[in-house]
Amino acid sequence: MPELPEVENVRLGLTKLIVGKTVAQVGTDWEKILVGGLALFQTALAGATVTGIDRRGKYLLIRFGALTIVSHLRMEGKYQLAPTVDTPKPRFLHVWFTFTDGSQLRYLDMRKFGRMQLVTTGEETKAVAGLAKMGPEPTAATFDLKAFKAALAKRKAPIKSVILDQTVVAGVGNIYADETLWLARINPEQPANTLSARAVKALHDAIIAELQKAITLGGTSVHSFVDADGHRGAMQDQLHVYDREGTPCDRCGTTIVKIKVGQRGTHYCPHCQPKRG
DNA sequence: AGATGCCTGAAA
DNA sequence: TTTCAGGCATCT
Repeated sequence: MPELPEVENVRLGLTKLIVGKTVAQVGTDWEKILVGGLALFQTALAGATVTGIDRRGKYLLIRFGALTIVSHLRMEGKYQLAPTVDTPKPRFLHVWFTFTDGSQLRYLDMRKFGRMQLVTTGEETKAVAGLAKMGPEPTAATFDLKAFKAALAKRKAPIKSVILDQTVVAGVGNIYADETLWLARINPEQPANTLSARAVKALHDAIIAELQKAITLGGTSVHSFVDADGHRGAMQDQLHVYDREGTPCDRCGTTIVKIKVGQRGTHYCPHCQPKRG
């Protein structure tokens, strides 16, 4: 699914498209996506107006005043706005919000992994465990180097697995994990608690810079990601290792290899990212 | 800490 | 036919 930069671009698109619209009807053909069931959403949201869209980590927070939909796209979730309810239905359409102006917000999800949970605004962390435990946003203002260093010191798991842990830092997924480790010249299998202070700082700085760059470029579209406006990102042209096994490293020419780390496909340069004692 | 389930489609 | 896929919750 989308990682933080992609979710942020979805947020920006949705903000332009649906803020100010009022819900008339909610529908679904796969009720499991709506935590608590369709009736809850229908009852609570009929007549509610979208007041804004926020984001925390990879979660979207769709605001309806005192109510919020906490939406996670997981691997394949997408939003799009149809001008009318009669606009031809796309494949994988599973949830729809019809607005009083006749337009319709549609949620598509090929794998049906995504979830939406209705919560009282301000009580998101009480209701959603993933939000309660969420680590800092990866910005210079919020992602503290000392705290990151302390978190890594406690973990002997491979560094890649640790930066994928959303309680350590919010928003890093498989693509940006591989990319930031390449940028910081760290082997993905190196135990987190064995990184030098210099390596931790390089990784910290790379996470901040890379996610910001990806947001600016509209995100990465390697599988099917498009934002709520249907736009692809441009970040996929800036990737150095992800999905590039068998091609030469941009820094040294060594062939990029792909391995498994913590059950996830992992790409790195054996020369630039050697295992260190 | 590490594996498994959730789902479906594309590619090997 | 099997494997793999941008993620997370929920088990061992």
